[in-house]
Amino acid sequence: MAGDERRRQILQVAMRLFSEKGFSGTTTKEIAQRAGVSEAMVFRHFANKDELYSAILDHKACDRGFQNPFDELAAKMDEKDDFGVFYTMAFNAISHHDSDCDFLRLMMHSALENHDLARIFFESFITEIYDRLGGYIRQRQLDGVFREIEPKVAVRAFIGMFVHHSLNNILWDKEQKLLKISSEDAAREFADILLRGIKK
Amino acid sequence: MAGDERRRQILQVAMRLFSEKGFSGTTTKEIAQRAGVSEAMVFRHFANKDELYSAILDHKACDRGFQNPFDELAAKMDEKDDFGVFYTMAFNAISHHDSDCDFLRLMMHSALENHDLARIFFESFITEIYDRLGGYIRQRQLDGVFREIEPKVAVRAFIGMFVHHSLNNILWDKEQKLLKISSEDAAREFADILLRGIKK
DNA sequence: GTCTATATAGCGATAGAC
DNA sequence: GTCTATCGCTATATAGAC
Repeated sequence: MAGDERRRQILQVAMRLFSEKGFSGTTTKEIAQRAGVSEAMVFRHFANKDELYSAILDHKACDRGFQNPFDELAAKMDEKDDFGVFYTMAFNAISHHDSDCDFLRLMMHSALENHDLARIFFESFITEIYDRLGGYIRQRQLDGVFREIEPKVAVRAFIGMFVHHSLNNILWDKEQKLLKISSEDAAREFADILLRGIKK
Repeated sequence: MAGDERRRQILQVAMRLFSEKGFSGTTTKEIAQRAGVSEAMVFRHFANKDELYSAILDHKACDRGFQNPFDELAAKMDEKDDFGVFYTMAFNAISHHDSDCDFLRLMMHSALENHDLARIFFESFITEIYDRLGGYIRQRQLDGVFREIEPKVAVRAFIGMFVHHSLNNILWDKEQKLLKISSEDAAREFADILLRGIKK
């Protein structure tokens, strides 16, 4: 197998394992086994375990789905389509977590482990969301459409709804025994609750 | 030091370390060092590392603050004090997470690690919350006060608000640079948003 | 109840042949 | 590019003295 291809393959396998068991819970031996190569091969492609982990977080953090959402959001904001703004936000997040099941687990693990890359990712990405969503809410307050409330509090409440929903589906309620609902319906209901909650 | 006291002390130290670094990220050597004893002492009080971890989760899951909240909640429900019900729920949770900072980290770690005790805890505790809160919402719908909406969806949205708020404070925003707000204010705002969101 | 010393196994990482 | 063999270290856990 070509070097580049093998590298991607190891990255893929490691990603799955790290997301399942965290950094210290995953061994280089197991990564090698699942990739069907020897441990030596892992260390040929990545200087050490840390570098492999960082490469994964880096890849995940910079990957698809972290520019698009803002473009789509910006369009809805320009139209002052309140429901569209919040529905799009929630639906994109829930879909993303749903289609890339490793992502959230990986981020939670690295957040708990205080890993630098995850912290940086959260700080920049989350800050941007708060700014954009909070700014929009402030604007709509000036328009006289939303009631007086600290925008950041509303943003936190809203993000909480769909992040917690995804965490539920991934961690405790994989079979959705507690609550079975499509991503579309969930996003619609959450957007609906928030909008009624902050409208005048 | 007496056996019982030492046991509690080791448990305490281990709790802190496991909450910081998870199960596989914590070594028995470090636990012993922080407790100021030899590793042999740790294994005199706990057969192995697993048993120590289980003892902690068991202790946390069965501890204080998991009967009271329901009593207080039931009282508010009897009075049909809508705001009181949701405010109490949110405030108790946020205060608990705030005063026992290890708790949420420990639960997240063990949830990610698929630890049995944590899963059982979540299943029983979370199910009870959904039943009680969901039942109350259903009742108030019959009273004609709340609009038509699947109660479980509203519960998920609401729990999401304050759990995500606590996670933020513990994981990414310890200094509360993004959003600084008291537990009382947060609980009030969240309850307010939800109530406006589901009232007729 | 507490320690030192040690057994045993597995970890991350490297050397060197092919 | 891939392997086998192995190193040095650290992990969990135990034995036995005091």
